Amino acid sequence: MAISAAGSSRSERNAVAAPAGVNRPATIHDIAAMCGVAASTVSRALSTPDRVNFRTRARIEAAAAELNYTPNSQAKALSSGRTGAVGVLVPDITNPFYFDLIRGTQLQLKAAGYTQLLVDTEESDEVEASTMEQLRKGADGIIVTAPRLGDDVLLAAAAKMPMVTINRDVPGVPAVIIDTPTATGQALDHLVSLGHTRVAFMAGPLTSQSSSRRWAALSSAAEERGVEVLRLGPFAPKTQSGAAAADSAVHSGVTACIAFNDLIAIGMLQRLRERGIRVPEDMSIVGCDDIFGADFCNPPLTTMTSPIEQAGRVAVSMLLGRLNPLAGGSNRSRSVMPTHLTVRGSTGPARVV
Amino acid sequence: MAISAAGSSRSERNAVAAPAGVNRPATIHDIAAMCGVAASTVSRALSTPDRVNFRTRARIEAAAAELNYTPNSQAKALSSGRTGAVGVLVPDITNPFYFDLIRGTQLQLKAAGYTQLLVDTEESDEVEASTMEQLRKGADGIIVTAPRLGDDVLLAAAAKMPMVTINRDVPGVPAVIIDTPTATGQALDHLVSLGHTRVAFMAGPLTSQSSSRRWAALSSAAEERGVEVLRLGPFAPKTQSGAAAADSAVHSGVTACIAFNDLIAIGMLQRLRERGIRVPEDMSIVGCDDIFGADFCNPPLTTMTSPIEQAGRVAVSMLLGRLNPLAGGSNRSRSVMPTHLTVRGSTGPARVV
DNA sequence: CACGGTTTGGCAACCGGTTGTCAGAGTGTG
DNA sequence: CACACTCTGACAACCGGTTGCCAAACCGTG
Repeated sequence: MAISAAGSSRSERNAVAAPAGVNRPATIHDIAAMCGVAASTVSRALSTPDRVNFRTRARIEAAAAELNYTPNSQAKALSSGRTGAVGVLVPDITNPFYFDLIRGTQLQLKAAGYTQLLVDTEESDEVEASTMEQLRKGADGIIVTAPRLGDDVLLAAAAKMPMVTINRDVPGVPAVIIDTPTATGQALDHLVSLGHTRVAFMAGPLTSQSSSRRWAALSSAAEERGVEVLRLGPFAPKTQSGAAAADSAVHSGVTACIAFNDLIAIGMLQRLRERGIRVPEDMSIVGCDDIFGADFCNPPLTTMTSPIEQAGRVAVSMLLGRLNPLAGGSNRSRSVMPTHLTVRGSTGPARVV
Repeated sequence: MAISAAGSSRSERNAVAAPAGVNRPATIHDIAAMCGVAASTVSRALSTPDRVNFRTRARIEAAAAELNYTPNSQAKALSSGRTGAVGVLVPDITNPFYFDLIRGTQLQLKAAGYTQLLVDTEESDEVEASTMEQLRKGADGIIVTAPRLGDDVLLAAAAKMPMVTINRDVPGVPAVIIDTPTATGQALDHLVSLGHTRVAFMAGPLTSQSSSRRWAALSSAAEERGVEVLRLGPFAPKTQSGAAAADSAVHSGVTACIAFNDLIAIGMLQRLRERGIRVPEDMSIVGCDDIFGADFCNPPLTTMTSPIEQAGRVAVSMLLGRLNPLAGGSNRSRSVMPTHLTVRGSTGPARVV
């Protein structure tokens, strides 16, 4: 047998390559040398255990443990084509809405042995597009949240690599949809029952599909109930926009507002307070998402609670289901997450005019 | 010349490899074939432009543009040893403190052409350790925030790969320190000037070095000023812990509290409100960090404002300075970020007993 | 004992780049 | 015109794995 020869030549090379005691990470070649087998056998022992003999595998596993071996993910990715990473694109990391989403994806990805590549696209469609192109090689799949890009671009991108969108309903592209439109109806009922007859919708960005969907749901619900709704905005989804939103709501003369999201709603609360307009006595405010802070702002915000973290997990599950079709897993290409209205202190009976 | 021969053989292989029109991403070999040069020449043209002739380079660049070439980062990493990625370890993604930090690192890394690998260690030292080991190959460097691991472990890890810590002062390990101890003195002055003589410190986790440093600063400042401070806790850095913190503060009979961080402080505000204890009339509360939400909670929180996002950027700069020593850049191994007290509504004159 | 089938392990090509080395071409000088 | 020197590009090894294919070894059976 050529065991000793192979072993010694390997260790010689090793000694020469790392003479200064710089214990560089072990490779399968080191293990192979130590066990007197070929590198390919080591590879198989670790990735296709059934392929090698029970005794050989044990020896290899022992050696691997001793050398504290960790596979080099770059090399693995290069040769196998799978990177073990999933890209997650969010428009704004500092938006609390995405915190929970990110945590959801992170947890689920880690559980499945994947790495999360988080990218903040800074609300820019260009960054979005270039990132997606870049990730095409760097990741096995991608999860994009409420992107700026058009349906056609998204569809084309989905054809090139596994993709799941969140809150973006494009036919042919797997999606997780947070069903705020339904909760919007609940919110309107809530306001109507409190005596409000004129309600404003503080719209999000024009390009936001979520905003359009909510407005559509709201206006049709309003029609059914015979109340008047008007659309104000657009407003950027940040607390700072709340000031302008509040002023425009006051000017419009409504007694209640449904904001595109909690950030705008919270900003409105601050502005209304500055102007001495009481919430909910003079004006009722409803937010959307129930983000961090919605429960402790002043007054606590009535809002539509979304299962955000869960949405992140579902998105990951859907994506992984596509990546590994064999592993079973529901192969649904669309998942709707229910939401509900959480009533807190920012809504109350309509002011008697 | 063998140009035509090489060219045709290449394109043949190419045609065979991708017959079904599956336009897989272009490689340097495709470019080489198209230009009739060797792959190595393409590599040099793109990474060491001076190394190839002006005209050849132009041809190659044109071909690369036409084929929409993007280098495969895995392959690049494998052969060059540099991954172009930096790991960022945070204990809890959903803690708003880290949002700003993450955004800071993300922005600075992207500007330098690096990718951010974000990992939530879930407040666990084991996850921290294993992640660091894993990242040793997957990243060029690592930024760890207020880790659980001991000084010795950190020092050992720092010897193995470039590392910068945030809010963790270990000799020999580059660090960005947010100087809350100084602001703690300011906070105490503020409270003392309002007539408070007994103040509680709501401590963070026992293993948190930040918490220890703050307590040390606070107790020595208290001694100088002749006021009494007591330490309560430890409390987990979450709003939920605020309830216990509030109750223990009330029980201790102090008139003012300085919390380890804003999450605890905000949780205390909620609990005190539930119990009918007025802030600041009956109890003053000071937070720490000035996170998202500190300005709109009820009442708005007096807190120590930290330049969190900036800290993230500085950490990245320090790390990159180590990775590319040639590029100049300050080679400091320790950076202290100033903080200041932001007075809002949660602090007021001491209750007259 | 011969034969077919199944394990089991090795060889070598390959993933897509980087980089050391070398040879041929081109340039300038004595 | 010969020689030294620089510029330019090709060749091939290498990074650390994966995987198709083949051959040796081993098995049981007729």
